[in-house]
Amino acid sequence: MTLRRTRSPRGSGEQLREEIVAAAKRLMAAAPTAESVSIRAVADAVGVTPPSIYRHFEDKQQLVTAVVVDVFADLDRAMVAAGAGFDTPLERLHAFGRAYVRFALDHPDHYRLATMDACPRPAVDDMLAEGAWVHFHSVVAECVAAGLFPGHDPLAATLDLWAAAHGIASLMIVKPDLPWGEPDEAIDRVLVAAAYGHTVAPGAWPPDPTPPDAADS
Amino acid sequence: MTLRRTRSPRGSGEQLREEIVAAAKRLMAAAPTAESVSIRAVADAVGVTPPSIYRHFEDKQQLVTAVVVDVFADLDRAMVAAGAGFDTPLERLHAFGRAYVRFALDHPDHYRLATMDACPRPAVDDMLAEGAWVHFHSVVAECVAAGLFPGHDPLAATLDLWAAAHGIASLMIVKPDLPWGEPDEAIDRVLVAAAYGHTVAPGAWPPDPTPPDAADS
DNA sequence: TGTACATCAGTGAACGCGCGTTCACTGATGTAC
DNA sequence: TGTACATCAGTGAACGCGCGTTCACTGATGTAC
Repeated sequence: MTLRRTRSPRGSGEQLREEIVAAAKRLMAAAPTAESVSIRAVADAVGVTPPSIYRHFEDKQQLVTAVVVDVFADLDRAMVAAGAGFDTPLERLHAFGRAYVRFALDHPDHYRLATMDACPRPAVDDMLAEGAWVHFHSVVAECVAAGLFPGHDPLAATLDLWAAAHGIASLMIVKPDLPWGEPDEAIDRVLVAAAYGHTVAPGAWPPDPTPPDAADS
Repeated sequence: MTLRRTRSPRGSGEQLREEIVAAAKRLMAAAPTAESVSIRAVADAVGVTPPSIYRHFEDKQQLVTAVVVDVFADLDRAMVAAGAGFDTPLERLHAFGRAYVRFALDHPDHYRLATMDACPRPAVDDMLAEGAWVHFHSVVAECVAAGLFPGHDPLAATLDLWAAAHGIASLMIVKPDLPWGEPDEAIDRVLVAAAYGHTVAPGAWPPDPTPPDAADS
């Protein structure tokens, strides 16, 4: 496996950088943790010696961050592709949600890296400017604009629905032996419940169990 | 800090075991990962040399597992305490959910260890027999029995609602810089939406956007 | 009550390992003249 | 067209470190006689 690659010509240092990120991403798809993928292993997979990595990344953290950015881009592509062709915002929202969880289950170690590991991560501001967040937020905003989630703020609703998708995705990854039954059914139950749960205004449910005229103070 | 403890008398080897678990738990409350807490650090915190740990635990995994079991017991105690005094199952469910997320936010590293780390974990069967799961499941079952979640299976609904609580808890821990606003409000929004979302039978929502008499096949 | 002894909780020193990172270097590549 | 040279992508060897774990041991404790 220690194939020596041919040296890049003068201007094209960027090429090795991309190969390094790709190799790291590949290795992290089969690793329990970002930490457990070593610089040496990445170098070996690319066919290069460890110090070469440092020509392209200041340290290991930067490499990991580059991989995380790449993973979020994959996730965004999967979501956008799944949402294409649906006419109503609610259908697109569900398609996004399913694609999100599906991506997580199909690439559990990438998903874990990007959303669960205590690892170097892109800044939140960068994240909020990323495709995945932007697309998810805008479809939720469409639902709000269409009057589907009365009384809800688009930003807050986006966080809520993301939390629901993340909850089912991460729990299924971390505890795969729980009695999930058919995964797609469990996913749909959670996503539909989260969306339907937003069709009632915050605070309007549950009804106060104490009837107003039964005040005993 | 390397205080030497006095040696335990003959029969009481168990005492050191408990001290080791307590020290490991304490150290892991301030560590990004179970891995990052070393046997040496635990031994030092207890005031003992590293090999002593191996008299009580076969290896590091067993020690970590013991800590996780302890953390789940803490979580259960917090939930049960929060649920006491509420009369209706729905109120108890909400109290449990809030206590669950509160515990996670109050002890983020313990919560991460128990539910997010790729670390040695108690078997699922043990988990399903644990207090936290049993209590959560039984209050959901009460809600189902009371007709609050029509068409829902108690086991499936428990998983769904757990996923919702886990989603908001873990996302707030991992991405604390997101625009959460008031944490308690975000928590309540997600938990209420998840519960309200279960007041509709699975499959009954959203209504089919194609009217039944418009079939064009 | 006094002594010899078995027990076993805890020690001290070391093992082999893989890690991230640094450093001075090499040698193919492209350019200047 | 030919040669000298600067550039810089990638190398080879080593650094210091902290880790989990093992091993033969020590010496206080409790018991048997």
